[in-house]
Amino acid sequence: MVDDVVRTLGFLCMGSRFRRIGERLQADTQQIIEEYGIAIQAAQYPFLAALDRAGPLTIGELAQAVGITQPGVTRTVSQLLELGLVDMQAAPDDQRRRLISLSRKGQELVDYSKQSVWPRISAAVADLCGDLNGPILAQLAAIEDGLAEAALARRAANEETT
Amino acid sequence: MVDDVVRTLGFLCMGSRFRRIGERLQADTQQIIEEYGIAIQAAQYPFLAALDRAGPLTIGELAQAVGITQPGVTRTVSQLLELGLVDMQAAPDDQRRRLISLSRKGQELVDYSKQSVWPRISAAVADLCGDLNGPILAQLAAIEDGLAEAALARRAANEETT
DNA sequence: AACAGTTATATAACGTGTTATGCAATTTTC
DNA sequence: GAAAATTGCATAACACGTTATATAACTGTT
Repeated sequence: MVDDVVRTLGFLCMGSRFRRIGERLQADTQQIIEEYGIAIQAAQYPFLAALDRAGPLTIGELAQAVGITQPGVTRTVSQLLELGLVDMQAAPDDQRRRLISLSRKGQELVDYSKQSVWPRISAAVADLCGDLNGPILAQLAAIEDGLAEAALARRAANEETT
Repeated sequence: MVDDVVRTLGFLCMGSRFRRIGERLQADTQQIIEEYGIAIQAAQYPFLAALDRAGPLTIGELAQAVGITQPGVTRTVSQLLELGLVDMQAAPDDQRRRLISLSRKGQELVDYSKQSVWPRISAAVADLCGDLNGPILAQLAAIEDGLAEAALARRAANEETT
């Protein structure tokens, strides 16, 4: 039995490690979603949630809200358009901007999800993570803030410069 | 300024969140690798490290070692073959198995990396994560173990069954 | 020894993120 | 007010993981 090298290497493979945990979580979440008979991808939910919380948003604002890059948003939004869950129209004052809003169908899905799937998912993930000793959410936030503040390449340069 | 919905939603979007942190870490790691003039992808390093630690491994053993699925391993191995960093040969006793080993060039790269890039990356990631309050590595391990033990869909069923 | 079942790898198609780049709409500059 | 710069979105190509399925090699049963 070969042991888990990524785990053994500790900080060296954190990228791969976070990524694979994320992928497993998304896959598992997808399974729960399907139990409810909802035809949607796990990755699309944050978009609907963002629109529900913040009202109509442009592509760029959505990118900020869900924390991915603009091309990723453009693609997912076009999928949601295809599914009829959102509407898109050019902003009246600036023809470049596209305002994305929940369609009636999208709003219904969100309302239903809020009281069924979402609590279920949250509870399952909390069961997985929350019962741990530490405040994992706070740590993730700290890591995200840290990354935003100074890229890795600019870290541990302390040893060299100071 | 729109706020970060994924963060606001807490446990609901953990999958997306882990994934995006992983992607950023990998991208940043890639940058460090390139500073050293090494022509390799961040995701390929765990493979080389595994082969260095555990000697020649089959595709299946590599999959266990780096914690991804077999098709992913097959692809990355074929890239490493292309780069001349590993060698592949059928196992003498079982023609189905492919034994992957570090080539001379691959071993040289590993030896060089061990004393240059890898410590640098570890230090940078430790600087990012390690100075936090909690033992993040232990938490990740706990999450991974938890996922392996019971899929999300089987969690929080406590409320329903007990 | 042949057939059926199992195992190891390969291949194909897809999901979800990324950069890089193009184009149209707006804003700035002279 | 026209040229240049900037901004916002779209598109293309890629990275790296997944599942589903095919194929070849081995094992076990009769």
